[in-house]
Amino acid sequence: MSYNPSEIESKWQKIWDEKGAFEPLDDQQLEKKYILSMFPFPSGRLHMGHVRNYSIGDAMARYYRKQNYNVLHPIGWDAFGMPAENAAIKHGRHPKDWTYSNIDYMRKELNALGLSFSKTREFATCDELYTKWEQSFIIKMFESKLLFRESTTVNWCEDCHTVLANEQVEEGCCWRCDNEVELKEMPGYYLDIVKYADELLEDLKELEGKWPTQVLGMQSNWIGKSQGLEFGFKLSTKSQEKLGGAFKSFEVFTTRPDTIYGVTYTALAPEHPIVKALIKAGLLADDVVEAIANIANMSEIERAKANKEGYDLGISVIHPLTGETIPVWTANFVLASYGGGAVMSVPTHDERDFEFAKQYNLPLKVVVDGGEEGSAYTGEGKLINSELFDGMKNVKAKAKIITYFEEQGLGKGTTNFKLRNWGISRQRYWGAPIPFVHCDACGLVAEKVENLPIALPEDVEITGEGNPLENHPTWKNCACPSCGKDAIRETDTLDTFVQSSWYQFRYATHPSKWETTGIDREDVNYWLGVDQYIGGIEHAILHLLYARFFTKVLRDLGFIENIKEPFENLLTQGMVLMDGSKMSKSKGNTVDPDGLIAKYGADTARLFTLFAAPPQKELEWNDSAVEGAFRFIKKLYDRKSKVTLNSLPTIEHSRLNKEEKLARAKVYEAVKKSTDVYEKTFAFNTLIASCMEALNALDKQKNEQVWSEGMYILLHLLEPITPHVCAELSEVLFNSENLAHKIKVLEEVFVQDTITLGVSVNGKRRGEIEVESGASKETILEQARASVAKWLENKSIVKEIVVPNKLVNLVIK
RNA sequence: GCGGAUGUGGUGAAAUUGGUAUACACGCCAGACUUAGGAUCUGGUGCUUCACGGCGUGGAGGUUCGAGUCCUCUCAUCCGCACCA
Repeated sequence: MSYNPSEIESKWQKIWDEKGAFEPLDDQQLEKKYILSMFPFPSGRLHMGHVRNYSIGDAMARYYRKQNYNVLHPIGWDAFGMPAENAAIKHGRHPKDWTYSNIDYMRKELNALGLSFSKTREFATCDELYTKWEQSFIIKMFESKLLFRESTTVNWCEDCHTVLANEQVEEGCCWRCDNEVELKEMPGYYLDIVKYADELLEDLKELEGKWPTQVLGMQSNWIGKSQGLEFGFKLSTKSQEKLGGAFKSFEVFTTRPDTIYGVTYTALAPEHPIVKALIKAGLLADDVVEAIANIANMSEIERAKANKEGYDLGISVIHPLTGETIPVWTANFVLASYGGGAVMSVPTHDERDFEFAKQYNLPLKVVVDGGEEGSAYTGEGKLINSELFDGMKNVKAKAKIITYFEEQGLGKGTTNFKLRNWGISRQRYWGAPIPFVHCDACGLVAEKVENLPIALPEDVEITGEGNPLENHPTWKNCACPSCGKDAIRETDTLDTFVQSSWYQFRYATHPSKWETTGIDREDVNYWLGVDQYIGGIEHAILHLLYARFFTKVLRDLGFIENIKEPFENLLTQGMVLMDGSKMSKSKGNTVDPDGLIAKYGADTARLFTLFAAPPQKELEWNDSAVEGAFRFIKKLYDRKSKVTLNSLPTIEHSRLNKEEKLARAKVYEAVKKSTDVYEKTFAFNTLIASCMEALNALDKQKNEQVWSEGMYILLHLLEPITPHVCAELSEVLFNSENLAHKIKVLEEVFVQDTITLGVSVNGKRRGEIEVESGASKETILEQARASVAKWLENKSIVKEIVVPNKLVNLVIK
């Protein structure tokens, strides 16, 4: 009978379903593995990226299950988010209905791929039960002051009609819709991730060698720790008077305290309170006010692209060490949100300051030897024009000057981070409501835990205009949890990245406890950390940073213990490409997994994805290579006729002929390779190649024992990759016995009677010899010399090198 | 500018970690079986040369008996961040 994937695959999927074959066991004494692929957004259909992600994870899960590990391999749905609302706007479908029906469809698709997920632990993040516990964490964070509400300048996407976190802005545009982000002042909720910046940075060290260096680098870059000096510039008496006594000084931050004597001006961000005060008091010329307003209205990219621009504010400060009077400017390149929104400017030793100073003819003063007035010298050197620090190496002077400022009470050494607090408010409907209430009498009040979940109202109109929760006629009216008077419910919902920040703990919590607890400490202690996490590089910062942060917060709040990092090992899989570019609907270069499975079956889809490239690399789609994968499975299936023994035979290796020995060697090479691949390199492509070689070698001999052994082992090795066909053949041929235990490597099969050695002369390959496996060095050399006699004529041999089992190299002169 | 990678046949990619470069697969060529094949099987396939040979892992050096692998410099491509003081 010829290979019929659809029949075999549906048969086994049904068997696995009925047996609950992939449920983790409750016995926490067992050795465990937690294999996790990033959960999908239920967009409606799987794409090839999912197929790749889940094929990798599934191979690992199946591998460890076969090694008798207790394996947790769950799946769920990252189910809140904009697309559900967009579908509502476009097609008039309710987001909830749209989401859950997509989940139903995609669940079937996952099943058709034969993925070995636990079914009892599946959930969607929009399940009210999930929202309930998430809201309880949020309230706890509020009580612990890790969550707060404030009004500040935020990234606003007009298209999505919502605020975005810094991590969600890519080159000034919205990560989801690519619309240019505007800056806008508005209130919102924030998580104090900056408080954890140092720990998030520090713990990256523990992930070295376990996470891709690229991801570690990106995270550490994003956190952006820098150390320096923070100090105040006192405003001149005249300037203080000008400002009506409202300001005495302003703080600046510098990483170059060594250049402190080179300060010739200072610059404030256009949003700085002093600038605002000057404008309010009418102390700036109309055209300057207008220009400042223009800058403030610019988006991030516009500002980044714009030329340097600034205005003298007509006020001055006193240099803390020299007592000199220094002008204060406002400049478009000073960021409001970093280092207090003010800088000291040393044009001779900072590129930006130099450019600006040149443009506006501001004074220059060289303070590091090696510098000159014609450019900004940022290299090392001895300090000059720096009073008591003259002659000191600038690198050393940094610390000295900080100490001096501290002694004099002028300033202090500080650490600054690029990382900003995580804005978690979204002005949208399809998300978890933020469980707070605004009360005229009590202010901002957290909802009572017993009232959770605060669920979304179902009767909403989703038009794309405004916030549907705010527009809902009654939902936001409620009683204040504190005083009982009429109050208003918060209408912002949580960023969906909040849901994906703790799902790894939810899966680990036994489903029987889901009603009564959000995260079970004991279960989490057993299952976490995730032994292998697999997902796309696009989450290098976003999700992976948030989830790391959440883990630390949940630990500090006592929800989990002993866990520093959620994801022990991380594999970031490459994109699936077609004709060199990312598959996308708009380009029309997609491959539909359903169609692929219908044509070739899930096993071929899985085999191809793992064979075409190592998982970390991009995968270029190739239809005829898919055919090749299909051919291999057909061939494997066809060779079942060669198997005559239904268990692993004991073979007397020495009695075999050359081809038979070679076939066995290839088979056991694949066994060796398999451990390496599954546990270390994940280079499934090489394991599959090794299995192909083994099958090719088996084909070159006729020994029934060797065939039976070979198939027994190959089916075992390939089961995690092509589970259906392997399960089928294993059942028919070996009563599935070959899938039930680990295969031992028989070293004896690698011992050969004769060995082929390459012969090189001066490192160039000139010949080849075949010697008895136990041949002496002399014998080998004798043969080697004879084999390349031609090259040795009229030459003398200077050195002879014999590398056992590899080659001979003769060095001649 | 900063950070991280990657450069090997026509293509996707291997190389036991310093030891016979191009395994495995796709494609291509030839042949077999066929009424036919876009099915299947067999063989061939780095470049160059009539040949002996020569040349070959982005490029240039170096270490070594021996380098895709180690070192120095350099070029190209890709990704992330980017006026963070």
